[in-house]
Amino acid sequence: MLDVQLLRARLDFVAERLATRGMTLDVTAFQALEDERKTRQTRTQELQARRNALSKQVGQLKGKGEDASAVLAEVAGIGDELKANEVALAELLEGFNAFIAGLPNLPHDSVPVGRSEEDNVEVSRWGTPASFDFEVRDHVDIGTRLGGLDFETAVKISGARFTLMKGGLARLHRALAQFMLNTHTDEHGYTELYTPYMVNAASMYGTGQLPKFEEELFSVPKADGSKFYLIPTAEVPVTNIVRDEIVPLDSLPLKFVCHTPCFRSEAGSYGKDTRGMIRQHQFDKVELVRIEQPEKAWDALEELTGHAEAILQKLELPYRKIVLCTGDMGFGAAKTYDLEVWLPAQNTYREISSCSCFESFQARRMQARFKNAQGKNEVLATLNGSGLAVGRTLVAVLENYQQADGSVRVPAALQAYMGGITVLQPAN
RNA sequence: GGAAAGGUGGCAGAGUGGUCGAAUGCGCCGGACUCGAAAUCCGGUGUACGUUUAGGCGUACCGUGAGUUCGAAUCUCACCCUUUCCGCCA
Repeated sequence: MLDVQLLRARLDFVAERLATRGMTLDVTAFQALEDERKTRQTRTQELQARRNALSKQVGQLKGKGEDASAVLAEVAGIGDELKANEVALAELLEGFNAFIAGLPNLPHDSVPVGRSEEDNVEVSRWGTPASFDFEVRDHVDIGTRLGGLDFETAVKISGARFTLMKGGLARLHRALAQFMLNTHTDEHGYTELYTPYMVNAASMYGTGQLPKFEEELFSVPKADGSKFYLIPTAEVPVTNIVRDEIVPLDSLPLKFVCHTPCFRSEAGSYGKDTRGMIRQHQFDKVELVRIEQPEKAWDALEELTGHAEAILQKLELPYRKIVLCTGDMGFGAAKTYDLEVWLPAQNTYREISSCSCFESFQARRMQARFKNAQGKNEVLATLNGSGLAVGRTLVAVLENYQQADGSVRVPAALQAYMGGITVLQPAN
């Protein structure tokens, strides 16, 4: 969430920055709410201080065996007003906090202003899309002919937006994840993690999925009436490692890589990407997460994005890097780069990684702090990015490495993970 | 799943209704002593929020929530979690 102090001190500035995201902040309403909060809180604390002082007197008098009835009478007179103020303040603060928790992050100055994905800006391209001297097939056709992709059975087992992979294809999928993990740990210095796939509401709140985006999550009810949420990305369990922590300066930065399944309801995307495994309820992703000092966060975003790009380069998959405009960014992001991989069958670039800097937006909600050089507690900065989405990378490999006879070459970087298989051959 | 014990500051650990935000020890920071270090001694050392030009002042927090009371770490209720033993289990 945003810094309350910033809201109080520079309300107009905040409103202006939020406006670039297409978000109207009702400055007058906020100011009114804030004024009321201030009066109410001051009054409540005054009354509490008075009550505490008088109660202390009662103790002293009784200790000396003196009569305390006069003081008791006075403190009794405070009771009703105090109670009323406490209740009113609690309600007010609840509303106030809910309001602030509902505000998205402010975009960084370098983020292009725009309304939708139409206004995103391409930063760079890498690689040249191959030209095929035959009619390219999409990954569904390729995978089916390889006998490795079976959507019909997945539908029988679960329903739409699930995939069943078999044989060499399942292995290729596993190889991709292994390759990504090894690269990030061995070459980029990230620490590998294994985390829970179901988390509590506090964790979802910490990274910003709650309270606003509950409908995008799957959940599992518990006997006590609460629920577990299935993680929509490893960002959630990994970033929440530092929730309510004060980490020492010399342990920073924390660089984590984590391979997990991700579960998304995809509510609101009905009819979108219904064919194939582009948009699934369950998909694997290798996620990079960094916990940084705020002043190093922006360099870290460039570096992290580079680490995700390295995977695409090693796989020799053409891609482009774009910067999301203000209107297309996620709720908590201050800046986001998307990496889009070339998909020949769609004749276009499709998102395969999203790398974001959240500044202190998530850390503030999570009370994730570090001891700075002056020994003061300071809120951390968090970043994350896909490195990469495994399912979509598989799609990209199938489509970019396809051959006229329906076979698919195994990228050189993956061959060591494939037990010597260099080509996936179609089934008969 | 059954039984028992227990959740207090960075850690250990006192505290069973009133100057308790909390003894003491350890750790950490500063200082003294020392050529330097160790030992010793002295002082300091939680978090969040509000308010204040400043120094400060105030409020809340002893697992969580509710309750009793003028006053709760301490009493009551509910819940959560941890540990140990037993059972079951990949």
